[in-house]
Amino acid sequence: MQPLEKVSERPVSQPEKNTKVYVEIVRQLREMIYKDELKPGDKIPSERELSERLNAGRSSVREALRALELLGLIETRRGEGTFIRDFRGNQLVQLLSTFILQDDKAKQDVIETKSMIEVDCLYLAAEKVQQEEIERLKVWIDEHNFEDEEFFKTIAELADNHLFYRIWYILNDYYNALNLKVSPSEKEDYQKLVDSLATKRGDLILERYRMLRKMSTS
Amino acid sequence: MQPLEKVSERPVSQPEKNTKVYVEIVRQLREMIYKDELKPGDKIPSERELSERLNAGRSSVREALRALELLGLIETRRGEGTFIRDFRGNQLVQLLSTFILQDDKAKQDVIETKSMIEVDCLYLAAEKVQQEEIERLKVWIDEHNFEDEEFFKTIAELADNHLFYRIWYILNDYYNALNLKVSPSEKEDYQKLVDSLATKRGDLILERYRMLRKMSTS
DNA sequence: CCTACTTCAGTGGTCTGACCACACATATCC
DNA sequence: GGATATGTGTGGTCAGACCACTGAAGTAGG
Repeated sequence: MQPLEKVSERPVSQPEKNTKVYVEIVRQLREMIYKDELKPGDKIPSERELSERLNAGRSSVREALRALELLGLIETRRGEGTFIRDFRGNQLVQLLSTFILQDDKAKQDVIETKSMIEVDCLYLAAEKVQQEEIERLKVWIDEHNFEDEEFFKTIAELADNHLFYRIWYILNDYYNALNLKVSPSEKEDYQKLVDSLATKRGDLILERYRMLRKMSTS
Repeated sequence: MQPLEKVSERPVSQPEKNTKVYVEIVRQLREMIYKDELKPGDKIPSERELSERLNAGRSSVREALRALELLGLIETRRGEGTFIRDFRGNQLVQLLSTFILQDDKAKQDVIETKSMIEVDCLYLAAEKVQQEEIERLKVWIDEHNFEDEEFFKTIAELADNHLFYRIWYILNDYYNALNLKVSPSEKEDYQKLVDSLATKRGDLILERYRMLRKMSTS
């Protein structure tokens, strides 16, 4: 034990900022995750240890952790610990949408944006995908009954762009939260769309996408 | 009662067991806001009052409030109170991406994504913009020395889609953070690009954009 | 009467310490 | 060896104590 000196201890290491402690802790956590290269599933230090290491009260640490939990970035299991979470939309979008999206314009924006992001993902997938993967995808379409979002999730993955994937994922959650769930189209339309990827022709892909979505070809 | 509830994993039938207090408080708050028709700027009850009314500890109330604050849904002012925030925007992407975006490939993804988002914005702008605004933009190009990002910020605004605007804005921030600042192109190229908007021809816009960015026309 | 100042109640911000419920590893017992 | 107790560590929650700050009520001075 250390001698209990009562030196003037500043909360956390931060030069006289107005930033709240819990925000600072969020920042530190992000840094920690980055520096230690923590991946989804990894464990982060316990609340008590963080409280000590960051020189803050446990309640402040908890405020930060709870916020991150609600964001879906971490996961806590009583008796075990706190873990980095594999990102998923979780309740967050649900939460936000019930709070936010009464606005009709916002709703329209979601629809519009999702559609365009999907096309972007299709373009990227067309550039990057191997013929072999296209074949596999076609077989998958044939052999499974799937939701529309499963298909585009696959496309977003094939696009091999983490940012686009995240963006699409979020938009899709919004979509669902708005009760705009897309009903699956005909398998034939999916097949045609996938075929168009092989051609790597942007205009054709766009046309097939619009066909699938039954949009006008404006 | 509440037709909004979609219910995923919390059968409200037995609210005791598996629900953390702070999550329940978030739920109650949402309900309260909905029932009392609270709008941005309105004040919500103090932490102590909530703690009493909801029969929970103040720290639990705070965990809920801090989470909502980090989400940008509420705003707290010491000595004054807690207020509903004007959150028409979607800072979701912002929050998540500041946390995510760490790996090496991320840099390449940013470049790729920004480029495609810009094209999307151009398409949208082309659809929505008035001839008069195009003229004004052309004059502006002529009469000002501007940064590339100023130009595309304008385009993103003209696209009239808040989501795209946010996404572009964030990507641009990352771009700068990664020292990838785009040097302004020739005014002539901007002019040609803007001209292409008037035609509303996607292929032409894309071509002009690639010319501006000196990308191959693959 | 009207300013200018003081006071005070209310609010968020933070910390501490105390329990509880639970998970897991260890030691113990049969 | 396998089943069972036990111990330690973890998150979950609460209560209470200060602090810093705001705004309004109250007060003193002009």
